Amino acid sequence: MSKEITSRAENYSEWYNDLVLKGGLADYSAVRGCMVIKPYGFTLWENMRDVLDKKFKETGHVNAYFPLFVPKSLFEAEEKNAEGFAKECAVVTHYRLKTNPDEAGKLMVDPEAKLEEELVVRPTSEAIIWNTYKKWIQSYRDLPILVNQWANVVRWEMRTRLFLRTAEFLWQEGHTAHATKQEAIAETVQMINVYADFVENYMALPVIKGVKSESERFAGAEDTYTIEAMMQDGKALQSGTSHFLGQNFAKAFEVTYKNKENEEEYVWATSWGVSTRLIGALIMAHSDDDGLVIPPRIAPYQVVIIPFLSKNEAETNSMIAKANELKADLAKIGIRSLVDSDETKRPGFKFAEYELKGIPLRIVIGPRDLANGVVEIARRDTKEKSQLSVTNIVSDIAALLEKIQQNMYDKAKSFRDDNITKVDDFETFQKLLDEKPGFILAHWDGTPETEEKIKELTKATIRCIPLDNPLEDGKCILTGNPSKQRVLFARAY
RNA sequence: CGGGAUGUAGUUCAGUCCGGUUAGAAUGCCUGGUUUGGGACCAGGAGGUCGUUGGUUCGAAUCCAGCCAUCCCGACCA
Repeated sequence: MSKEITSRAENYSEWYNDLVLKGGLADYSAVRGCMVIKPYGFTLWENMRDVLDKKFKETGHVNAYFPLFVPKSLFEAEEKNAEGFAKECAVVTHYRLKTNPDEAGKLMVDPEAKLEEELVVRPTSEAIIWNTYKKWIQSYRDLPILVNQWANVVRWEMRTRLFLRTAEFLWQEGHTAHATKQEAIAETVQMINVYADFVENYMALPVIKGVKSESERFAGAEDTYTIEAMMQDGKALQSGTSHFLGQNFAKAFEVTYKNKENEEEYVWATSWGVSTRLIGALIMAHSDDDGLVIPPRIAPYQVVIIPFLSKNEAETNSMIAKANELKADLAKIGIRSLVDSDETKRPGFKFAEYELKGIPLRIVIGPRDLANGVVEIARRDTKEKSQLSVTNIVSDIAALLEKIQQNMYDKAKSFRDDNITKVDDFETFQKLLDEKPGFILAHWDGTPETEEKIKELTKATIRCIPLDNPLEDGKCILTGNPSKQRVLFARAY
C-alpha cells in the first residue's frame, strides 16, 4: 500500500487533497496559493477546454487575447467592479531589480524603477477589454462583438485550496457587446445553457441553473446567471457564471455606437466564465475512497490496457502486441487508451494505480482468457469485473464507455435529488443543514437583510433563484413575510 | 488576516519536551536474483546544508525570534 488515501468519512478535505496530489493532477508549488498543474491534470483541462471551445465557436464566438496587466486608472473606471475586486488584487509597482549592495548575490527592487502608474494583475478582464472595445465600436454594424479568451487570472485569496480556490487559475472569459438589451440578455442565457450542457453531458454532473440574488451578484453586473452543482458532502459549488452587465461598462468606458437612425447609444454587455475550479467539482462529485473517478468523455485516458507478462518471452511479446493492436483499433474510432507493459510492476499494483487515477475502463489481456477468446474488463465507476469477447471488442468498449458516462450522471443526479429538501420552518432548516447537508428549497422575502441574517445564523447562502422555478405563495422562512417562490439555499465552497 | 497545528531522505513519519559521538525507520529509488490473474520476496547499494534567515550557546534538528510554505477552524470568497 504505497499510496493510501484518507477516506471521505474520516476527513473529507484530506480525501480531496489526497486525490489531487496522489492522483497526479496537481502539486503544490513554491508560490503561496499557486499550484502546479501536472500533465495528467492538464490533459484533463485540455479535454474540457477543447469541448467548450468548440461550443463557443459553434455559437459564433471567436478567441482573442488581452494583456495580463491592467493600468490602475482603467481598472477603477467601473466602480462596483473595481470595489468588488480591490481586496484581492496583486499589483505591479516596479519594473526592475538590481543587485543588493549590502548582500552579495541578492537582488532588491530598484527604487529608481517605480512605475508612474501601478499595474493591476487582472482578476478579470472587463476593464482592459472594454477599454479596447471603445476603439472597435462606432456603428451598429460593428455589433455584436463575440469574443472569448483563454487566460490566467490572479485573485489574492486568503485561503486557497487546490483547484477550488487558487491565487492564480486558468479560465476562459467571454466578453460580448450588443446593440440591444434583449440581445445581450439572450446571449447571457445562451451561455449559461452552454455551460449547463457541458457540465451535465461531459462532466456527468447535474446542475441547477438560476439567477443570483443581489448580494451574490458579480461586481458590476445587472444579473448573474449561475449553475450550481452538489458535491458528495452536500455542499454547493458554483460551477459557471454568465453575467448580464447592462450598460455599466459601456458607460464607464464610454462605449457608444450610432444606430440606424444616427442616434448615439450605449452598448449592452455580457461576460461569462468557467475555470479550472470545474476540475475540483469533478473530483468532489464523482470520486470514491479508492481514488478519482473521471467521466469517459473528458478522461485523459478512457481505457487502460494491461497485458499480462510472464517469464515466457514469446507469450509476453504476444500479449504486448495484442495490447498495442487493441490500442490502435480504439484510436481509429477516437478512443484514448494507454498500454502499460511495464515489466517491473505486478498487475495488482497497476490495478490499484489506475483506479487511483480514475481511468474509466481497465482491460486485462492475458493468455488464459485469450485462449477462450475473451479479455477481462473492469469498470471504475461500479468496480464490476466481467469478460468481454474479442469479437466486437472495439464497438463494445465504445458502448460501455457511454454506459459509464450515463451511469455516472444518473448516480450524481439521484444523489443530488435525494438531498434537495423543501423546508417551511427555520428550525428544520437549521437542523437539516447540520444533520443532512444538501440543498434546501425555501421561501425568502427577497431582501438582502434577510439573506444576510440567514447566512450569519446558518452559514447557508442563497445559491440561486432557479430558472424553472414554479411560482408558489408562501412565507419567508426567517421573517414570515410573504414570498412568491422558493429559492435554493446551501452551504457552499 | 485571527486561532490551532505542522515542516527532518522522493514520500510518510520517529527523534525536539530534557541541546552533546557518525540523524533513524518504513516505503520509494538503483543493482542482482527469484516472482508475476489484486498493491511480491531475498540480498546489496545510493540518497538528508533537519523549510529558511538570524540569535542564544563551548556545542543547535532540539532553545528563541523573523520569514516562507502546508493543513484544520474562523473571517474573506465576483
